[in-house]
Amino acid sequence: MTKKSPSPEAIAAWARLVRVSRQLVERTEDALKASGLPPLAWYDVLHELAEAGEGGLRPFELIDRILLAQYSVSRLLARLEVDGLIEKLPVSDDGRGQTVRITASGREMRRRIWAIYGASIADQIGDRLSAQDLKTLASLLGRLRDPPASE
Amino acid sequence: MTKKSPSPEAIAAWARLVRVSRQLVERTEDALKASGLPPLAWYDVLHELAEAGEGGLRPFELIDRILLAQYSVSRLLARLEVDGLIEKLPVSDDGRGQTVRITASGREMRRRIWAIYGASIADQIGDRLSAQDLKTLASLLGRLRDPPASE
DNA sequence: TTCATATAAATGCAATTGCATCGACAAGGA
DNA sequence: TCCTTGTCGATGCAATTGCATTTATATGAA
Repeated sequence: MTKKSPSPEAIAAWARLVRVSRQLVERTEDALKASGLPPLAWYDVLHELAEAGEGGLRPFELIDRILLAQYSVSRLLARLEVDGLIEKLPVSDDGRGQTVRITASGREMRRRIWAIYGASIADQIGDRLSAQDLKTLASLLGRLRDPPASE
Repeated sequence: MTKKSPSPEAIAAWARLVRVSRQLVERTEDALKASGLPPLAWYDVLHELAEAGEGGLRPFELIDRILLAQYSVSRLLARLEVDGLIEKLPVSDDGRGQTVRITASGREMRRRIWAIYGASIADQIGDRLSAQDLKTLASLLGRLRDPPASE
């Protein structure tokens, strides 16, 4: 096991990355709260389910797409169901599981959240960097994805 | 009140930013947990206090430096004190407040956390981008800081 | 079949967080 | 001095989270 020391540039980039992303998310959450809307996590689920279409998704598929623990997804879906934003259907070929589908209210809620969320992205990112810089940023970040499980 | 729509580039950059930073932090937290060490938030406090030197810091100064709510800092400090990593001193010219100072154990703990934290930064950031790219990344992120409180 | 193991999803319980408020002191005007 | 308002930090309580485990079903080997 080798202990490594990060370069000053790496430390600086890390600090900025963590701090900035926290601020961006926090501001967005605040904006949603101020509008009486649910948190971003709800949007993520509604978004994935909307993308998935009529077939819906199994909870475990949702877990891979949004980065949440199994129990978090389980509870999140329970709340979304109580609010009528999704529906759970038994799945024929696997008695353990279920399929989750977005409802009409769910689509409507997704739209309402996006009005705020999208504006927040535009304010905080879109208006501050050129399209070219945004591409550069996304590309650099892309190289940090999916670190191969270290040792 | 104007509702804006973000460009596709902005959406892509946002998604990457949020997702990547979450993954990086999560992996680091996991590494700390695996080593039986406390969470990153503890490091942040110990780091600030170490920087501050013998004079220590008032809790409200800490609040500005690390991005945490007042009650979070209050409780975090209480835990750090129980573990003997910091000490709270009454402050002479303000009977309401206190000064928080890092202890020797606190410095030791900071060192131990950094062994893991630093390695995680090197693994996840330092080894993946050149010094030049790291500077570019930090610079782009820098332009996203401190959004002027929107309307 | 039968049994051992694996996977899907939910949940009991303890720990943590967020919200609102409180208690204590400070600051400044009347 | 007295009173109002503001700031510092802590905390009661409800909601949420994390961990470990449970329940239910599937899968595959013997």
